[in-house]
Amino acid sequence: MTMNNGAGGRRRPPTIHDVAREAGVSRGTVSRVLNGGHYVSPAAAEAVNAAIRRTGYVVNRHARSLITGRSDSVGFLLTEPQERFFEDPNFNVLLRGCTQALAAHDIPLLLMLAGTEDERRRITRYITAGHVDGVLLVSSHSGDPIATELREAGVPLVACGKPIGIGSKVSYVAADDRDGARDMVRHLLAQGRRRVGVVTGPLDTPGGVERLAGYREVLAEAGVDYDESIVVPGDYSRASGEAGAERLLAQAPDLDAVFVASDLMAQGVLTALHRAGRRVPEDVAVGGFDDSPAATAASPSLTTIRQPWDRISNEMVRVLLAQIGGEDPAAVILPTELVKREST
Amino acid sequence: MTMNNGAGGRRRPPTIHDVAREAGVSRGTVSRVLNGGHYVSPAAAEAVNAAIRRTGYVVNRHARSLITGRSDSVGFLLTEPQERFFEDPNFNVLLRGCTQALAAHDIPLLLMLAGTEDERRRITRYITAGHVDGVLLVSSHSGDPIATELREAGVPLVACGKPIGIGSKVSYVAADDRDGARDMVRHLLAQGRRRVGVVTGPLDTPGGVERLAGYREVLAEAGVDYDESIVVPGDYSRASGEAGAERLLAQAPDLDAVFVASDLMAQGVLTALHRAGRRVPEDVAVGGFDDSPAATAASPSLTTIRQPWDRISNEMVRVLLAQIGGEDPAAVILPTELVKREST
DNA sequence: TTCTCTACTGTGAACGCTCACAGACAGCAG
DNA sequence: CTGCTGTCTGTGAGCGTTCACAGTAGAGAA
Repeated sequence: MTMNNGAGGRRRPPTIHDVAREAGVSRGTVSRVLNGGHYVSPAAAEAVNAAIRRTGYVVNRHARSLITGRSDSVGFLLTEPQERFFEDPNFNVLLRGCTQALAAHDIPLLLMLAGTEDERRRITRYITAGHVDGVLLVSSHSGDPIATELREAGVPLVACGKPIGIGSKVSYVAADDRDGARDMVRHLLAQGRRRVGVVTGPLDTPGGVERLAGYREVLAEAGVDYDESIVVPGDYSRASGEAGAERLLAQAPDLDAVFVASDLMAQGVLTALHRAGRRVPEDVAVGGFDDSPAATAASPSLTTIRQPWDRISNEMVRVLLAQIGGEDPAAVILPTELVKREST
Repeated sequence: MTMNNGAGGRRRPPTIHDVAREAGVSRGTVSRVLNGGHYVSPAAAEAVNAAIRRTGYVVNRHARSLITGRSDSVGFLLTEPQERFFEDPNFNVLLRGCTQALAAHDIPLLLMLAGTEDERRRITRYITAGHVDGVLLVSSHSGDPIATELREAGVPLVACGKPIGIGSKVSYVAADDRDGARDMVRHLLAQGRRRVGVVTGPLDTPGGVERLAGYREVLAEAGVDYDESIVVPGDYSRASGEAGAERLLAQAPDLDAVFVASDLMAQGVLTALHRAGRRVPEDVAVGGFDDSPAATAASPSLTTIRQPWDRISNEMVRVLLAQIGGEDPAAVILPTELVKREST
């Protein structure tokens, strides 16, 4: 075990040549052992592995990339208002999950933030120049110009959430928003609620649209009339939830439940209901979406829909690697889960 | 403007050779233009730049790295309980700030999470193999074995926050915790408070130690006795703040102020005080630390100490790049700011 | 024996860049 | 004219890999 990297300055690391000499074989054989080990005799493989251990050899990825044309790294690209993402705990789970899933394949993740137009340009150049093999894209209003650009350049790309208004041929992984919404509204109806208002998400995002669609479907299937006056728009912010609840109460004093398209908004709804003197869940049941920390922190704690963020990140990585490997783009929809708490 | 990367598959990008031919000069001249442009005639430089623009040339970093030995990338290394960091909005600001500061130098950031022992080993190998030029380290209990290991391998390293129990020769950037604590306690005393309890941070972290030290200093300078019974330990969690406040009330019913070493804990303190029927700030003033969103969200909103996270990230990058450039390790301490809100 | 097939191994040539060196040319002094 | 400096330019070598190819050895078939 003579890791020849003594304390102090940085030594030149051992090369494949050193390993070959140490193991008494040629560079080619070492290279074969490194890449799968096909057509290598067991004896040679063992000698090489021992030599690698002895020398502390680590492959020089630059040299490898130079010849293979692959970079063996992927970019995690975040466009748009980054504040929103960085404040979102789910986003953090996603970033962490992707990093770990990639690490399992020994692939580093490069964090790329395209805030300004300048950054956007630099990043596009960087990516299309082949410095990453693929891109994990997180973008709020999808159909982002950068996505189109990358797709046209033939860069493997997987989006988080269904991209809207973009050609079909882009991979994405998303939670089943519609089904989650269905579960929640069914749950509310099952509790005997009949006058169920909605505070929607932004309707220019697939999530917002789908969650509303799920609500309408369940109402239809239960034979409850769809009343547009108790469907009010929100933007996922707490304030918009508060305002939305006030509008709902004004429109329908007999309101007995609210389906809110995000937990953050649901917090606002709770505040407004409390102020109006309505008890939750006795008078009005409240269902959220996301299962964010806000859901447990709220009082009463929120019944909500959990999105499988750990699975989403794993799937994004899986689909991206498959696409880098030459497979066709794919869409993956993952099931959500109803988490029952105090608010319903 | 013939960017020869048509829609569809990925073309082989233009090389320095293509640019040289296009500009009517040699590879060497193009290379010189790319790297500072010394010893290049204005005419040649112009021709090269035009050719670069025309061909859409982007340097192949792998080829460059292969020969220079630099990777022109840095790692952002997170050890330890990652949950805590990813939940911490300040950490997110830090990550974002570092990414952007590096982007300005055209240096990609590689996100590295050393959770398990396995990951730790892989990452260490990756770094010491020279795949990054330096490391930005975020670690809660500093004096991390990985830090020592990297330092011994001679890898440029900048820690966020003062490392504890590690040799002197490691760079770090930190907020002036002690001075922040001093400001807060002075502020409390200035409001006529005399019986000031503390909920400390973890005392195995420099932050926890320094904030407590600041408290003691101001007490001493104001001639107020240090009473150990109203100094209770916390771990930055909300729950520990709540428990801490209860202990304080039990020890000192005449408590008229609490200095809490984090906003999250301060939220817990507010809850406990409310339950005990103490009004804030009338009966008891509460001072937090961090200026996290929790501070504004709390009711009453928290007076707190703001740490200059944007400056911290910039400084970390600056110091790291300097160190990569050959300069000696450096310590940077940045001033904090008292943010006055409703709780005092 | 000889030929073929399979399993394995070594070797040169790239990949795209930078770096050291050498050469060219101009200006100026001796 | 020669020599020297300084600015500018081109050229070959080489960074550490992988890949294609050639070659060897042994097993089995003809």
